[in-house]
Amino acid sequence: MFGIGSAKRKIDKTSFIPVYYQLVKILEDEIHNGMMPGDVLPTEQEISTYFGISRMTVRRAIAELTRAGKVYAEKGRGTFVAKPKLDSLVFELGDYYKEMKQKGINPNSKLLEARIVRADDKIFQEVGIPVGVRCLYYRVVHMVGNEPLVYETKYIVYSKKKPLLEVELINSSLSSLLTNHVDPPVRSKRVLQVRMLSDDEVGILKVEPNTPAFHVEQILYDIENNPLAWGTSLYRGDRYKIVNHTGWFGRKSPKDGGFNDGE
Amino acid sequence: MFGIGSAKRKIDKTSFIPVYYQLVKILEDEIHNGMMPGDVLPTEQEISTYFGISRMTVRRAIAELTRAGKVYAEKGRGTFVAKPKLDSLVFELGDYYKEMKQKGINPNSKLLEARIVRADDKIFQEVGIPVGVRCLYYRVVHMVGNEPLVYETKYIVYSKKKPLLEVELINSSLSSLLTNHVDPPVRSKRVLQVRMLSDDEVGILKVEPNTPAFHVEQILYDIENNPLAWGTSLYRGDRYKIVNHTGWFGRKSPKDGGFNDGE
DNA sequence: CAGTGGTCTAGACCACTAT
DNA sequence: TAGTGGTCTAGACCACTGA
Repeated sequence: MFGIGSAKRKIDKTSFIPVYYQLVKILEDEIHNGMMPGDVLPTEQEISTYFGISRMTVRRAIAELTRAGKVYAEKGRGTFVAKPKLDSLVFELGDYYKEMKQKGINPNSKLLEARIVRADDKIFQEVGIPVGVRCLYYRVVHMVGNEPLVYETKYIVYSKKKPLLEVELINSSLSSLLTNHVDPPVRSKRVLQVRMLSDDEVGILKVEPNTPAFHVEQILYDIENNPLAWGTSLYRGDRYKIVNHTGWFGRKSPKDGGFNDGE
Repeated sequence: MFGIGSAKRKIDKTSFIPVYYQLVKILEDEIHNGMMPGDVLPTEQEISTYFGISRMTVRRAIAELTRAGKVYAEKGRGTFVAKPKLDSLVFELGDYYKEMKQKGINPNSKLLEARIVRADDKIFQEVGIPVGVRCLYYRVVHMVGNEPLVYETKYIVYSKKKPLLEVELINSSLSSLLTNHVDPPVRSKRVLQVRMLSDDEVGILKVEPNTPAFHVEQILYDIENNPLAWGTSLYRGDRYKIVNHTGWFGRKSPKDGGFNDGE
């Protein structure tokens, strides 16, 4: 029923690996090695009887492949091999600390300033925090060794909860700082832009003048759509790039996306 | 069994809307309106008998919610409401034409140059196309009205297929230009960086000197991992930003990601 | 131990497609 | 009309959790 590599692989029903998952891997192999986009897969009935498993289990395997974008099904016609979607570009970016931990780099961060301020008109215009509301305002710079990489400025709407520790401010994302608030954040808006650094920022990040940077802005909202926090992060443009892989991969599949340092 | 809004909603088995989907919507409502992260859902058995449907159907609904990140299940314990993941940032970016069509903008593009070249040492170093291989080289600028927004430079490994039309070069992504090749692309690598524009680029995009830009590089590979094409796109930094929403949304959920123009 | 989610089965009916 | 995928059922056994 299958092409070249068909006879080799069977399903082991006594294995601790679920049957549907074994089937996913078998079908992936067939797709990547013997088939072309547009080719039709065997019908669910055929696969079911061929491997001696139930049709529902076959459907589960095919559902996984569908979600992964490897195949698509058409009612009344059949299931077909999909073209790899090479134009959809998904850049994934966690918070700074997660990124560094993923790379096994030990970051080294400094709290430059932290104080209570009252929201002014500018903040209201930009974020929607009403004028006069008390906010915790702080600035952090993240370094690897002696090299500053990221500079962050954040506002958190003040609440009477237990005070935040310096170590929390330094190595926690805005949303994790806020999860214990009375009204925790449930929605986040982020904007990625590119811009030139100001003179102050050039000094803090210790870069040449006229260095561009990634500017990531985040606003967190509670369930009532009230803004709870506002942060901006500046990533040195000379040291950061975002890499993304899509498509089919033979044996090993590169991880998707991620914010990678310049090297 | 459910909280506030429980009694109101029943499942209509005669509806043309699948039962599992009706259940997804009911559970979503419960989660968003009456529950908090960490709360436990009724067991699959309870939901199954409560609505008079099979457990497999309940499981399908819960599987959808799990994939959407709204709940998570723990074997032997139960199913719980998840915290919205506010730190995972996914920037989505299609090709230029898709982006424009999504916005209903009629783009207006010019082919600046198109000719056959031979890969030189620099291209080999950067992309891996062997020195001497014949490539189609072309440059395009995309405008809205009279304003240039994107400038693209592309190399496609030459093949004996039917020649590409100018209109194809202008409004097709690299991967769609290549899908009919003998060995179509199955893998794509993209890198997003920020950099300053060169003098040439400043002239082409008609921006002020010292304007930063998004620099997106794409390399397409065939199944044998041979590079098939190489493109770089420059998006004006003063006109582009990438917006991303995550979390829970009450009635209407903003679309994820997207490359939006500066306004 | 009882209760939970995870997997799997062997049917069934349906809407849709192609001939 | 025959064949396809889409949905749904009413069971079953398992591994795991927590009391």
